This record gives sequence, structure tokens and C-alpha cells, in this order.
Amino acid sequence: MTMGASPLQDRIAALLRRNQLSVTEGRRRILEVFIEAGIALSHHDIEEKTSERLDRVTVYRTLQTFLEKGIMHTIPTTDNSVLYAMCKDSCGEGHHHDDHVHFICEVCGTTTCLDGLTIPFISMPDGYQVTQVNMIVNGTCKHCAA
Amino acid sequence: MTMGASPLQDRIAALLRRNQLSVTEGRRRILEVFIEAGIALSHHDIEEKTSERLDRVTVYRTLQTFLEKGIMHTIPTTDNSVLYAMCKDSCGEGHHHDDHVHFICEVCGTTTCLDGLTIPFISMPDGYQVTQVNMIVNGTCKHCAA
DNA sequence: ACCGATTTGCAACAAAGTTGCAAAGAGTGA
DNA sequence: TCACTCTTTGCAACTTTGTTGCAAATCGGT
Repeated sequence: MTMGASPLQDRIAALLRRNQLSVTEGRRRILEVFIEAGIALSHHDIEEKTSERLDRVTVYRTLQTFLEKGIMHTIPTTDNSVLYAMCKDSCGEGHHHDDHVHFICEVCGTTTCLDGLTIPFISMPDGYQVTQVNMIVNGTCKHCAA
Repeated sequence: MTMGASPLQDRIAALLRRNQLSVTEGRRRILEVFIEAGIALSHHDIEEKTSERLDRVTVYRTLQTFLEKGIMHTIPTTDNSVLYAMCKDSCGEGHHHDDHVHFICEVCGTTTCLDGLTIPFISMPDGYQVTQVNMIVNGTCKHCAA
């Protein structure tokens, strides 16, 4: 029985189906958490925000699936926590538009995708072939700046 | 008794003393491994290359010390392994010249500091303050390129 | 409502990282 | 060179993080 529960739930269900994934409780919860948060989250964050509902293993497996489908991407961080963030809708299976800058605020600790900022082109030394470039900026975000 | 054992050992001892660190077996071994390797290493790499000699805990604590002293820096990676690399001699305590690009070869798996390549300046949106910028390039290095 | 395929939770495990403490080692100064 | 002090190391025990196999629950289609 498919009753349009809410615009958010509809959007989540559509996203999953578009990626040939069945719409399950766990996947819905995790996507909800990401959309509500609007920032990049660590595995630990997700476990906290979904605890009493989802098993640790399920979270691991679901995130793995989302990465493979291109629904999410990971963000490298200096302090070595794995962060996940939702890709824009334009990111399909395989094809990523992961060319934006990531910003990590050292005050509030949040990591955001600066979708407006494209990573500048750099020319590599002879013989190097580039497949992906990541750019991570650390500092103070606009909300935390005094 | 200070007898110049070898140029490498002298260099290592000098580096440690310059940073107010006593010259111990463990610290010497770890610096040796880094200098010999010439590439960035994970904690696991170091454990392997010094096993039978150093305790896991010692490796952790030593690397931590080197980070604090500015002898080494960490490199964020897409696959979320923590990598350590030696700073150039010009990096002092606190002051880092960490403005170079890091290259991760997807074929041989090695990570190198491209000291010649400076990270291009990017202008951030209003209100953002930048303290550090990291740039990680994935691809094929010149040794692995067919 | 039923059925096959997928997904979940559990348990057990492996790997990575941390903490406290006693023994060993480094660097003084005599 | 020895003795003394402070630092560093190794051990043991533990927490956290991530993985694997398998049976029960759930999903999507009919």
C-alpha cells in the first residue's frame, strides 16, 4: 500500500527505487537522518541518531550500498574520521560530480559540501594520470565566525 | 659517547634533538623507516617494518609525539586510512608548510608528497575563515603509468 | 495472502586505538 | 664512570571500529 506519507518520505522512496534498491525501514531512516542533518556524518553519528532502531552492522552495510550506488560519497578528513555525505541528484551510478570543495569547521565540528565551489584545475607533473581530486578546507564556518 | 655512526643516524639524532626529544631506539627506528621508504606510511606499515622491535603502543605514542612536534603530518585519504609523512626540515614546531599536493597512486598504492606542487588559492564564500587546505589527487603515478 | 529474493539482527570475531602502571633507558651532573 | 631523575617503553587489559556467517524477518511482485 503506497500512500504518500510525506513529501520527504516520497522523495526518499523515489531515490531508492531510482537506484534499484528496495525501500526498507533502515534505508529510509538513514536517508532521513542525512537529509535532516544537511551536513556530512560519520558512521558514529548515524549510529547515535538511529540507535534503538538499527543494528551497527546494518548501518555499515547500508552505507556501503549507498556508496556503490552513488547515492553518497565519502569525505577524507585530517583527523581520520570517515565522513559520508549525500551526493546531489545529478550523481548517477558510477558517474560522480564529486568536484566540489569540502569544508570542515574547527569550532562546531561540522563538515559541509560547498557545492558552489569547484575544485580548481591543477596541472600534474609529466607521467601522472588523474582520476579524482579532493580538496578539504579547514577553518571556521560562517555560523561560528565571531 | 657520541660517535657518528652513519650520516643517516646523525641526521636522525640531530632532528630529534632539535625538537627537544631524547634519542631512543624506537624513535630512531621509526624515522629510519620513513626516510628509507620515502613515501607516506600507515600505522600498519610502520608496525610491519619494525615488528619484533617495537610495541604497537610505542608506535602510536611516537607518531603522536612526532605530529605534535611538527616532525610529521597526516594525510587524509579517500579510503580512510591514516597516513603519516615526514615534514620538510623547514617545518618547525607549530609552523607547517603543509601546502603541497598529495598524490595517491591507485595502482601501486603509494602516497607521495608532491612538494613541487603548491595548492592553488581558492576564494571562500563570505564569512568563512581558512586555516588549512588539503588537496589529495588520486590516479596513476609516473612509475605505474603504462 | 503467498512466495522467492533481499535485507536485517545476532553472535562471534578481527583489527585498530587507548589507558595505567611497573620496568628499562636516556640524559643530566658529580 | 656512577648515581640519580625524568622520560620512554612494554605489557596487560580494555574500548572502539569494522567484518563475516547464518537464521529470522521484511520487501516486492503476483
